Amino acid sequence: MRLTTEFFERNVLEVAPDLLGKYIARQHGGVVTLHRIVETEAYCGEEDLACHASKGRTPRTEVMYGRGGLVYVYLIYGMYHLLNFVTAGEGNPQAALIRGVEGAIGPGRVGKLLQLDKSFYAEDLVTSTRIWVEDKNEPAPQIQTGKRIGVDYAGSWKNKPWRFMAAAKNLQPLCGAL
DNA sequence: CAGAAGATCGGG
DNA sequence: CCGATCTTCTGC
Repeated sequence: MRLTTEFFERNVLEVAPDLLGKYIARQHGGVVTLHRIVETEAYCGEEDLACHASKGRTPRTEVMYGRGGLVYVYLIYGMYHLLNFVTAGEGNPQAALIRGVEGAIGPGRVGKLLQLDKSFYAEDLVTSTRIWVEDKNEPAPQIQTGKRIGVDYAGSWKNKPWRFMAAAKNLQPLCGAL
């Protein structure tokens, strides 16, 4: 089933790890493809110097101030569209960066695989027919954390363990046999 | 208005 | 290690 507003309107530090093991659904010409999320990062409001919203409200960061469940896409290095899901409620600029799905490890590769562009800015994951998130009700994967990538400029915020990775495979069913 | 740097990636 | 490629923000 499709994830709804309630899932996204929580603190990004809960949403980002919860996204692991969920599936990004992407529709092209009537065909829907599912991509399992395996890596995310949390960006946590104006205080977080690594978060784009630390610059305040601008045309680019505006969507982060909106409702949870909106898409925040932006172009980086002139060639990669990075995908983020806005979390928390209105006025609280948080977002979860999708760093990796199965078949595309790395935020730039995710955007390329999903064929994203600026037209996805502020797309609504709750109602869109182009992109949304599916929960297959699978057991939560084992989660590993680490420091966020590429944010060395963010002072003490660079060391926050806000990068979340799912184990390559869910070994849960095997446990009973061991 | 010019300049610099960026939540990256791939090739040499 | 560097180039690609362009948007966004900053400073003068």
